[in-house]
Amino acid sequence: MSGSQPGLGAAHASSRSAILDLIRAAGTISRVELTRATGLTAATISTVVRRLIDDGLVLEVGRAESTGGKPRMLLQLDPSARYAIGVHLDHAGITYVIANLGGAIVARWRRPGAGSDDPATVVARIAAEIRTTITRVGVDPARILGLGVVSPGPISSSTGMTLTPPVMQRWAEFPLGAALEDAVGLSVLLDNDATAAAIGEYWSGGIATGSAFAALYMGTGIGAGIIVDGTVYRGSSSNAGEIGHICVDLDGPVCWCGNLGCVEVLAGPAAVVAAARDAGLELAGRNVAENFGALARAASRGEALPLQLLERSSRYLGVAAQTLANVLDLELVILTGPAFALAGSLYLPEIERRLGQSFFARGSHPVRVTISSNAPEAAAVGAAALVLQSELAPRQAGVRMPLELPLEVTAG
Amino acid sequence: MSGSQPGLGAAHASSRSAILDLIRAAGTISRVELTRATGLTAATISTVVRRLIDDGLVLEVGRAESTGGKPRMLLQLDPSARYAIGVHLDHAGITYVIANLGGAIVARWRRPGAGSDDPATVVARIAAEIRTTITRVGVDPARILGLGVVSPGPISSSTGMTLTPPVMQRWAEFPLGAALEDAVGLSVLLDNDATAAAIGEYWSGGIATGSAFAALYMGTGIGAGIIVDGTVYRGSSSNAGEIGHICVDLDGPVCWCGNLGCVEVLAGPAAVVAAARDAGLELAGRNVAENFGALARAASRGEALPLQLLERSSRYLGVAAQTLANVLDLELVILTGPAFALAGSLYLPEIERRLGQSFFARGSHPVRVTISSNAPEAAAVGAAALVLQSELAPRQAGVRMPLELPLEVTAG
DNA sequence: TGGCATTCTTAGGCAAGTGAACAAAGTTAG
DNA sequence: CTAACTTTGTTCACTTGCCTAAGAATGCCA
Repeated sequence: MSGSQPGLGAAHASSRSAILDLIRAAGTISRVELTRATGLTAATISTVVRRLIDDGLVLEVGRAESTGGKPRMLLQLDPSARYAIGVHLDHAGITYVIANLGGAIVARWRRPGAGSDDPATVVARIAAEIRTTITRVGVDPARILGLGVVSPGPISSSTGMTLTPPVMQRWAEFPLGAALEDAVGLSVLLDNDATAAAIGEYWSGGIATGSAFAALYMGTGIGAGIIVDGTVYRGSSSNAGEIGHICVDLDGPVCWCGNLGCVEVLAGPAAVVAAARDAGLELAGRNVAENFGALARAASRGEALPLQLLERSSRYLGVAAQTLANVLDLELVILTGPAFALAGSLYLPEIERRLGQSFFARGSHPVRVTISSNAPEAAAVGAAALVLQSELAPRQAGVRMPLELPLEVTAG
Repeated sequence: MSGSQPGLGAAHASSRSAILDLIRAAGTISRVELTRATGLTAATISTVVRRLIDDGLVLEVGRAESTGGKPRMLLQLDPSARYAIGVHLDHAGITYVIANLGGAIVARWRRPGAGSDDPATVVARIAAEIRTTITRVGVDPARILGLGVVSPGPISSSTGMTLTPPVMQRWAEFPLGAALEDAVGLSVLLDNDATAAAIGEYWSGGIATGSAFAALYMGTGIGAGIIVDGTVYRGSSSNAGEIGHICVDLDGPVCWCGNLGCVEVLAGPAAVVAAARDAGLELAGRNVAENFGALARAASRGEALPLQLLERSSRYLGVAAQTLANVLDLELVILTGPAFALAGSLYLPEIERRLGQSFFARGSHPVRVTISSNAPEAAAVGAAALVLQSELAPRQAGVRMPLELPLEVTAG
């Protein structure tokens, strides 16, 4: 980590992070409201907010209506206080995004993918790309927090490198993070597409701090990013949410993972395209994504076979979403990623229907479903949000958190 | 993963809890080891441990071998320092347990179940039962931390009452916790059977603080208690892990929950027993549990039909376990509850096989499977552990925890 | 017996958070 | 317009959790 990074003051105090996160989620919020939301005293909020303002991260923007006393002073993140760069690295294309503190996209562009080039060459290309765009867009380099890089999961937490997905064999064991850090001169964070997309939604979607939701990401593979109470759920090896390989049909076809009837092999874009070909459909696209897009458009026009194929796919994805919601007790599922960008509206009704039938939709709370507002670039936006998040809400390793309380009955 | 950073604010009094938890998990451990495990300094450990010893919770028990310097002083929880009472309330029977700080069972007994009696009557019966046994066993009442009560899930977190499972309709909306608190004079914690069983395993099984595991509980229903990094995963409405109603066959039979092909309706004890009856088997038991037990014994003897039925059931449970492990990225699954107490060894191989094929068992870590050492009373033991946990590792509400860091690359 | 390594303790200090009093800025009632 | 009240936000002295630094205790080995 180069010491030239601005950081956000000395990256200490988790209350600072918690307060920033609440301001982010609320849009605008007053100090009293922060007092109630955090459980801290007004005195603490006062001093912490003072520092945030001094650091230029937070702005005071007008007053609220009086409720019978002194009106509240409204606080807001200063969107242009810091920036983060996100890169979505995929076989087919590399998507770049510069996002500001508000999670808004300041710049966005796309270049040819990693393809079969040498990783080192690709890294050099990325570095050049980023440097020239920073100057072109005119973002103060001192305000750039870092670089987030996302690729199809899973990732290896031990080495800090992305694992080798089938289509990107050359990247196996390549020290992507370190190489980029050297080449770009920014600190680099790596993660998988689905997790990043979830964080991206958390940032740009204004999702409440306390909620439990998942971003159901369909691109090359199918995965889910899970965020609960403002915390990414990663599991024991940072591979949680890999739902592409949950079984939805014990007697289904063999998946490349070795099991039978995985969601991915039954319902993923590649499976849909293959089924269309098997049914005799002519598909002229150069890759799965293009053909899947063509099928989605055909289905939207009402063509019978494509419609039927996508309905079949959506039934399986509905099951996957429902399983996810049941296991994790979610309140929101967001459909995102390139495949849902192309065909989200075709999937939505069936997924909605199944989640409406979910176990909890009855006794307890409903499970909402939405399509991401920026599904096509969700991964890249998420990559940038990754950086914002790590700077704004750094979790300290150190002391382990204890078990949370079970339901407590306070009687008498 | 970066090491432990200094200056963590929000940890607070939780370092005491963290240390207690590490001592629990380790059995015996020295101060230096605590220093390394927590990331705190030796000085801090020293003073915190001093207070724990003064409070009578921890004992110094002998020295370790010298490694070339002063030998380590070994620390241990004082098992008889505190006690907790656990009650498993079910239609068929009420199981009581008194557990000590070590998670060991000090007393255990069983009485007729809630049946169709008036809830108030049952509460009075429970209170009397507990009072007389406390005096009979001779446990110092002042050392009893509280009462944990567990019943088949799901539970309602808003009211603090157990929801009404199909067989216990009379308990709907009954303020169980408050009533028991009044009647017994102890603070009461409520939770569902699966979650409690997981906490019970965490306590009596000596599970490491950092691990991610689930207790797969099969009793009346099928559920899972999830513990990650020492924290119960509860989801948005405390109903996480309700895997009885994930779909494993889109074209399966209708479940009472309204969906098709749920694990419970395909593979639960009631389903196995019903299938046996449909196949013409004579079953003389008075309830599902007895009949399921008879089938399990018959299968163990090698009888073809029972064996086949249980193998079928175990295939579905294998899928459920694998789904759970995939979604949550688990490293351990523990089979527990009355049904696995009866037939665990018949289920184990198939579940093990499927988890061995799991997506991560290949690239990454394996998923272990074990049968609980006290599967029959897992829920009652868990109920007691619930209390131990809440006292030893109380999570402070107040400040929300921020997002955890994604993979961080530390280069040059 | 005196180094030396390792474990644990004591002493002083910093910083986050608290409680209590107070200042600021509005509304409401006369 | 003034006085009383409400709500919001700040200042300040104090507690506490943890750190650094130094030292004490307790074993091994020459």
